Amino acid sequence: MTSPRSGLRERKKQATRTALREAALRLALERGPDNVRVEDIAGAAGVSPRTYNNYFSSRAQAIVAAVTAEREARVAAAVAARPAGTPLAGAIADAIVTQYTDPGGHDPAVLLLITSRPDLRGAFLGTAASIEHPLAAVIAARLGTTGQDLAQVLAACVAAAVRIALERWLRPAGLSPAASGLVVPSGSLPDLLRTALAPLTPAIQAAEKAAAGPGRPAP
Amino acid sequence: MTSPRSGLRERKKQATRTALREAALRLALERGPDNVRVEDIAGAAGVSPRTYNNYFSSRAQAIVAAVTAEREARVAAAVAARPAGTPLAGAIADAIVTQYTDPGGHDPAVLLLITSRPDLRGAFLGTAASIEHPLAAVIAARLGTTGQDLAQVLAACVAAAVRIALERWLRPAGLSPAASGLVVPSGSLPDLLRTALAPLTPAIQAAEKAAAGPGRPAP
DNA sequence: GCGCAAACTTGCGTGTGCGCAGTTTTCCCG
DNA sequence: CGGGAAAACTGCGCACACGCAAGTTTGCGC
Repeated sequence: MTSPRSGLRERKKQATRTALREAALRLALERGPDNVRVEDIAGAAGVSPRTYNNYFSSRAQAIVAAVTAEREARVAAAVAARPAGTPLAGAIADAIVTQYTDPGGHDPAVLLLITSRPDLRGAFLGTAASIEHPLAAVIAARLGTTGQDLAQVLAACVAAAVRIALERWLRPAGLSPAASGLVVPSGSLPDLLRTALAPLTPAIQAAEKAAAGPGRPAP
Repeated sequence: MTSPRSGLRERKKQATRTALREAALRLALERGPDNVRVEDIAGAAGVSPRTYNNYFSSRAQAIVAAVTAEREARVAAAVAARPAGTPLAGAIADAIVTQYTDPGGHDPAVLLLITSRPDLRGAFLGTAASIEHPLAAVIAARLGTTGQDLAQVLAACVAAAVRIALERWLRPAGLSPAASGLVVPSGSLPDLLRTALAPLTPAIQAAEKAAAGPGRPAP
């Protein structure tokens, strides 16, 4: 499922993709994001600048991808790993918190880098949307054949909630006008994620109940 | 609220913005989207090409903006217009369906134009996100001071659901090579919107109850 | 092994997005 | 009514994203 075709070709592709994003992050940290051109990134990865654009559609995307990696696949896998009996809402929240809390073995200075530039901020928040499709597939598997459309909506909502949580997380660093002290400055990321995901619990529970009722699917 | 500063300056700004997007749409319909350059759009609106980019960050955005106009503000206003007693979920759904069903006095050929090019499709779906902030403000007003964060999440989810509905709406046109007849996707747009928004009802109701809870006893 | 088809890479050219600094227009208050 | 400040418009320049049409590599069946 995750690797429909495993051959030399596919491995090479993943290798260049990884090399590309690692090079992008490393150079951005070394020189600052404005002093690195796509030419440099491509050169460091050993490919042509044109090929770079076959993998990433913007510089910010490549840099951010080095941090987020294949987080979306891991979230989906973690949700799928929970036994079928456990409540879906909790499984999703746990999986997301776990995967987003994992530092991923990267320099903490990366966060400061991302929060500093608006385009990097935007690209980082955009990565939250990437969990939508994998998550939709997993939720759909839970809900059965009757809830495909429903699963898509729920996954989109989860992705949206995650994005909100990330926004709040790096808001203080983004802009710090006189509004300090009005709202809670910034909780920990796990807390922010759970707070943002909590409102969706009723919707997810209702979906589970609706799917279990009329369908009674027997695979 | 909608016009914090109403002066000559602000009116001129709106005028150029409108001229810009109308010109973009008209030229795109006349020549096809690939045969229109920003230089042409800016020229037709009577401004410099550089100024064009001060209003829209891409060509697709300008074209699509001519269709969506200030839909987000109208949705928020419609929700705010409902009396305070009415259930929030229904008010939101009604407002969205009403505003998105309104043709806006535009050529039906526009839809075919938007569905044909991927970048226009993307920009069109992106407009769904623009209802997020106005809607968050309105929902926050309903929920009171305790539910600011909650309102933001709910608004994001509503926006996400609307995007899903729009995706489904113009999905068949985007993929099927079948030249057979018109773009009649699976279901009318109002139905798709209500279907996509329905799963959120439990979450919205729970939010209403939670907001009303601390203040007064639950029924 | 062999050769063909599909997938990937690459160079080129074009239009585009946007930062920057200077000029012009609008605002506002004394 | 005048003058200074803030905001918007504009020209310039640069790097970038991406379509296109080659050339190159991988996969696969015979």
